[in-house]
Amino acid sequence: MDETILSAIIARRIGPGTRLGEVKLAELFGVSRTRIRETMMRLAARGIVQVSARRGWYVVEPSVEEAREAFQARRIIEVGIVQALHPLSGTEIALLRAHLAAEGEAVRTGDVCAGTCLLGDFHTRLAEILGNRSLIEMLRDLTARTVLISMLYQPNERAIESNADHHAIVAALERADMDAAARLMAEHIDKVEAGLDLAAKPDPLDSLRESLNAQTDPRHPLPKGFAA
Amino acid sequence: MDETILSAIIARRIGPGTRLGEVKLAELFGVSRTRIRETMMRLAARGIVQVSARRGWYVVEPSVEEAREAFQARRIIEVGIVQALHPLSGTEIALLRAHLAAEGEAVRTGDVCAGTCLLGDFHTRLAEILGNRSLIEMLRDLTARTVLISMLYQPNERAIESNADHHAIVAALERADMDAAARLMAEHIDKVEAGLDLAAKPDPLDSLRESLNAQTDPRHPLPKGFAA
DNA sequence: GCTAAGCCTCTTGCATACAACCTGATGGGC
DNA sequence: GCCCATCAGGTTGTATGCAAGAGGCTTAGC
Repeated sequence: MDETILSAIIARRIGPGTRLGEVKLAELFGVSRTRIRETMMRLAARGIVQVSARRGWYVVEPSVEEAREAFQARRIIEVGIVQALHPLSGTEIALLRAHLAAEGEAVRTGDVCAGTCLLGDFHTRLAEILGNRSLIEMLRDLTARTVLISMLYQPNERAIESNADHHAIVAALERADMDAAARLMAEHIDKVEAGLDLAAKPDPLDSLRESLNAQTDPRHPLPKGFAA
Repeated sequence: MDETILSAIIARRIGPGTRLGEVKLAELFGVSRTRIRETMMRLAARGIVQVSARRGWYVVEPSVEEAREAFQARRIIEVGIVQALHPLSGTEIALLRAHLAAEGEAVRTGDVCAGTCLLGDFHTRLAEILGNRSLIEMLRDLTARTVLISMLYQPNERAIESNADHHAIVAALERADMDAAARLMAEHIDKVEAGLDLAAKPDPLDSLRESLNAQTDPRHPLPKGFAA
């Protein structure tokens, strides 16, 4: 169940701020609320959902600050992974190449679900090749958060560019040029982050709030708690 | 409750393999099993405990393989954090110095609980200075796992050495020599990992298993599932 | 027309009850 | 004496029930 929901998020089928009602999910999965709650607890521990007391469970809506932190974390971890990688075997290169092909296919055909899944999975693949389960899990959660961030702040898709970046990274790995691969990875993540509009509003309310704050003057104070 | 249990682990008051009975914990915390289970679910998602079907919850006993992975993850993340750090302000240096003093005090007085807590927290402090909550959480979980690992595989305490290493790292940070700090951090983590006896058995059974496997011959096959 | 108070519904928070199962003990058969 | 089947105790797995609270709607007051 956890993975079903997580996959749905990574595939952009569930967006940030989506309400996940216990009863509805229980019916959907054909189980009782108890098990749904357990799933939600686990997902909450992983930073995927959060609970609003007696209101419901919601997919997290990362703030601009959290978005920056997530990208910083990914940058640190993924560059570290590439640096820690030994020269790849032929099998491993072949696996990555196959993945890149699938990515390219999904991107070309405009299959958004498969596309974001595969683009995200690419990064997990590297952790898998390193064989570090701790890092794999961290990266999977960070990927989910990154997808949510892009749904909030990314004005336009950059799937093609990402796929190209991935190709460049794999090429460097194939040359066993780990330093270049690490540099390309850092640039790739920076590029994705730069492609976001982190000045944008995370939800419609924020722009409203902003406009109202802009015209705030002493004669027309905002209601208490409005900007909180 | 989650934090209470986690703290107890980090302070070495609960060891690897400890059974955490739902009923007992429920009485201890004065709540029903439901809430205990929720806590366990969250801790399980963080890789701190695991459930053995209808037998109970147990604090994880990282295998040698998992131990290596945990240290690799820490190395990658913590070196990355130091590299990402901006030159530290006076306040931040003062904070770290105060922390080092507390560490030294605990180590000298032989206060194991406070000692491991503080030695572990040092690393979290750096993540806090970087201000990245994702990394802070990851590091906290990794620290807990590392403590468990050292309880399984560390023949002798190296608290004094660790404290000295921390001093050296802070000195480098004070000089704003981030590269040196990163190098020292890598060496520090490697040293701690090297101080482990990763050839040792994680539990008494393993040595037994090993001895038995050693003398296995076709005439005296081991019972089915014995080495599984 | 507008505000505000009170109610009503919906949802989670938490506890409890029962079912399923694992483990260790006991007793019968060989 | 040894082994295996059976049973009892204890523990988790899952569902359900009730209470508390948040939000929205209605309605009375101005």
